[in-house]
Amino acid sequence: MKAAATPQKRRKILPKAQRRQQLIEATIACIARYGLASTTMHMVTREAGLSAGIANLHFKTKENLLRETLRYVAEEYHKGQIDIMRGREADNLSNRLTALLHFQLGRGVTQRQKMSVWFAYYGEVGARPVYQKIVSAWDRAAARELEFLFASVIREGGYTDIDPGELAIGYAALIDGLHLALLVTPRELTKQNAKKIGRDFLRRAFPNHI
Amino acid sequence: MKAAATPQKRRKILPKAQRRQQLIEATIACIARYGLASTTMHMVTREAGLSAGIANLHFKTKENLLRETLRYVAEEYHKGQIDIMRGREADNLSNRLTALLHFQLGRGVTQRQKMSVWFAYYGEVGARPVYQKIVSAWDRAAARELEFLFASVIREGGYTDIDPGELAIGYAALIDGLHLALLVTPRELTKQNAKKIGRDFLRRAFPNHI
DNA sequence: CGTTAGAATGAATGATCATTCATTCTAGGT
DNA sequence: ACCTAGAATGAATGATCATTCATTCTAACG
Repeated sequence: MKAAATPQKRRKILPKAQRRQQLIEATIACIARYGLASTTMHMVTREAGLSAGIANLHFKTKENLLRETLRYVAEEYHKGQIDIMRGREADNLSNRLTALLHFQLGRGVTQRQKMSVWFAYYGEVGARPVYQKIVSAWDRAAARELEFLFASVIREGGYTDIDPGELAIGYAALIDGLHLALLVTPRELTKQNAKKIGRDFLRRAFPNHI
Repeated sequence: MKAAATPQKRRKILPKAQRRQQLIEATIACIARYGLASTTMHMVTREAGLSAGIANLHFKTKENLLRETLRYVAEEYHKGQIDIMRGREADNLSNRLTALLHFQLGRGVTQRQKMSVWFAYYGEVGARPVYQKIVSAWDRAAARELEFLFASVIREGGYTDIDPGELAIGYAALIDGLHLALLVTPRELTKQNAKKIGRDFLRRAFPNHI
């Protein structure tokens, strides 16, 4: 008697772009679960439900796969922010600040999986100039946008003694630090609380807006 | 003719504790230079100028070595903070706040090497519960101390509407975020500027003290 | 329906690494 | 000066991995 027949998955052929996307998502899942250091090509392809050589076929090397995955994650996060800061949904500056905060500390971004991947790459930035370049390019873009938004708020509120560039760096640092706290000491900090802390920061800077 | 005789380093025997210390420092150097992911036992022992098997002799496994290294780094950083917060050198609360800020963003802590190691471990926290436990234990201790310090400042300054616990989390997050920015986008942020941003945060919360 | 370009597979290869342990050497005790 | 416990060495081992490529299979097209 044969062992219960495995359904013998039929081989499926997809457009290159779609396979690449699928592999990148599998990579994210593996990094979150096992860490960047111990994620192997086999783990990634197994997670994607595909055969061993497929990731090399589409990305040539592991190095490439990891780089593209970082690009994807960085773009997703920073584009989300930038879209809100430029967004037309909230023409009111106060609302725009609030929307930004809710995005940065909201369900989508603060998933454990997302934050794990994010910091896994940050952790290697010190040793891998390529990662640094990818991340810092997006960081700069978001920082400029945030500075512009803060400058508008300062003008509108007639606040004095505030440098929008410095405040933007401080706010961005606060958000990153809160993500880290949510990842490392989740028992000490709820997402609700993190939002309140972010909001308090903005309120102290822009009391007439928040 | 023989090749220029290598000085043939004489084998040196040291107390266990001293060797362990030496190996931990070599590990830190390697993690900063090559990243946590690609640091090998051979790199560590070569960095220490010792033979291949020595790290296993003293730490049994690589896993152990990395754990002890994290313990060392975490203790160094958090103890430094805690000492200042409890310290007698600055009986004046304002001075104590300033001293803390200068420690957290000063030469010792913001060396690229130190920050690299720090975030390399943070990056693995999502996947390795052991690291999370080590880091979060120290984090909690420092957070309590900071909350206590802030509570004193609030009492002394008669500030209303500030929760010392929340402010402590916010401040700690800001500092972590600034470290990250110094590591990832050093071109956009000088240490001087980081200190000013930290100081501004404290000034907005405690205007009578800073 | 038959052909075929090229997508997907997975066993095989070779490189890299952590770990072991038989051997060598050191330094403190006698 | 000699002995010896145990610290240090480094070649050898076996495990793990990234990568390759001969082969198999799919689906678009004539």
